[in-house]
Amino acid sequence: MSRKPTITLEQPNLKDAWKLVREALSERRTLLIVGNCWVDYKGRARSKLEPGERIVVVKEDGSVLVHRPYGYEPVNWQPPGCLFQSRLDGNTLKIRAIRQKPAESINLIFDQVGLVSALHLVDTGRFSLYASEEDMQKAILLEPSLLEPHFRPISYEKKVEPGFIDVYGTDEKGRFVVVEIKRKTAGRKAALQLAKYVEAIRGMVKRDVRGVLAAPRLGKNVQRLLMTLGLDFKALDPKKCAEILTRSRTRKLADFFQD
Amino acid sequence: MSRKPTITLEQPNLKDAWKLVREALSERRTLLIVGNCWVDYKGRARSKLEPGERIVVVKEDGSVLVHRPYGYEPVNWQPPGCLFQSRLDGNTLKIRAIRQKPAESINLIFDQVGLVSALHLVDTGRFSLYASEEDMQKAILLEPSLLEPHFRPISYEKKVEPGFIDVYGTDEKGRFVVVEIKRKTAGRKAALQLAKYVEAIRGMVKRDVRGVLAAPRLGKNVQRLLMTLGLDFKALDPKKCAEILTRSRTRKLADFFQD
DNA sequence: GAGTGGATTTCGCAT
DNA sequence: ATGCGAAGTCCACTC
Repeated sequence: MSRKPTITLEQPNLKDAWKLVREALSERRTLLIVGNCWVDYKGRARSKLEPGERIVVVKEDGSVLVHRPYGYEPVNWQPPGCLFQSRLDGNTLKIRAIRQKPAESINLIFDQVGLVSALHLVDTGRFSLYASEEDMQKAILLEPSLLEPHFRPISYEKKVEPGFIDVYGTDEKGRFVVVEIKRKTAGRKAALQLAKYVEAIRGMVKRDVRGVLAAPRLGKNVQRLLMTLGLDFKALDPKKCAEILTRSRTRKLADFFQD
Repeated sequence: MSRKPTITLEQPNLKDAWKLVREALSERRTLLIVGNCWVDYKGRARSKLEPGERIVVVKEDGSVLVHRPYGYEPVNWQPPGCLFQSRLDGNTLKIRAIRQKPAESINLIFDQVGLVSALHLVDTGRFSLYASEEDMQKAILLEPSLLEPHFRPISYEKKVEPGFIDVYGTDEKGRFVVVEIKRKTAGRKAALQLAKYVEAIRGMVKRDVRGVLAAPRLGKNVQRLLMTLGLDFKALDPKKCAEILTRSRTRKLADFFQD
């Protein structure tokens, strides 16, 4: 499945488990351990986890996760960049993960290991989260007051000279409004782009035309640029947009069973 | 290791993997899958994860974690309480986890499984996090200004009639100060306790005596009670206390290698 | 490097 | 049930 083969031991004795753990840690492999363990943490706070069967993951980047059989969150953990120690101590296998900045450490002590696996995972796949510009666009179309009171959408993805206008509509005074949406921080580029669209529309209509940059936030100098260009800014929460989409969607469970 | 035996398959074909997955899901076992997969998420937001080798954990409580070989956080997940579907679809194994409130779903699609394990973990061990009252006490002793400017500790765990005073000292005007610490929300009980200590000290000294309740926050009616009793409240951040302890501790790496 | 704000935040406590 | 604040939050981005 990978270049380096996966090595898995089922119900190993502690010594064999330790050998594999040690090897995996030194080779920076991803390590999967299922077993009975207890955990102490000292650092910003302190915690103590009494014995029980858990899943422990040590990743190649030096992060650690200790998962109980329930709950979304790890009960104990360590972020990437840890240093590791492992040793056999009497009838226990001890693993220590040390973080330096802030100074923190967790101690894992196993007295039984049900499964240990040293992996070498190849994962270059891209992850993309769509909060997204498209979703934000839909949200505004569904709920125009998101942008401003009495805003009325006329069209979206409207083609003009320099490209496509995200959302196009009118405001409470009947002026045309050109909306440029950014799902993250809006930079100078977005402001200048918007200015072009506004100019393009102004060349086509006689009514007043406003430009609104809708984004979660602005880069620091963008505020001033907007004022210079005579454009408005509307803070748009991607989370709120997503909520509106979710709410607006038909909520039947059946829908989730389609592709 | 547990009542129900662990079943583990290494490099299974998809059909065998699917059988085990299906059985584990129906029996509410904890499921561990390592394999090449891609993931789609739709709900409050949407995300797409392109193919790669990951670790997937499905817990007994219906939570799901998808972990890449790096990073502390799961790349995709689902909180407890999900409903599951699994099926073989051509040359892929599909698992769908559905959350109802908010309506969200993630689709996992495997085309290769390197390891699948159906576990039954027994974990009743208690977890305790010490932010703690003791740590907060130490923090105040190390950094008295935490409580208020010019506060000077005289003693701690001072024995008086009704019990032990957490911290005892003087304020900027030379008045005695009785400090009661709570690591969580301080309730009426804490306020009344503090009042008793203050009364006890007042019976012993001629100087003015103040009482300060130090806690992260107050229960709603406690504020008024404090005013009635003539006591002060000091909002104390457990996190800040922990930081002070961490900072004050000798920071040498070697320290972590002792027990 | 420190500080600030967001998150598919999750979680817990209070109303 | 709903809403508000904390978290060993983590993480990304700004200053």
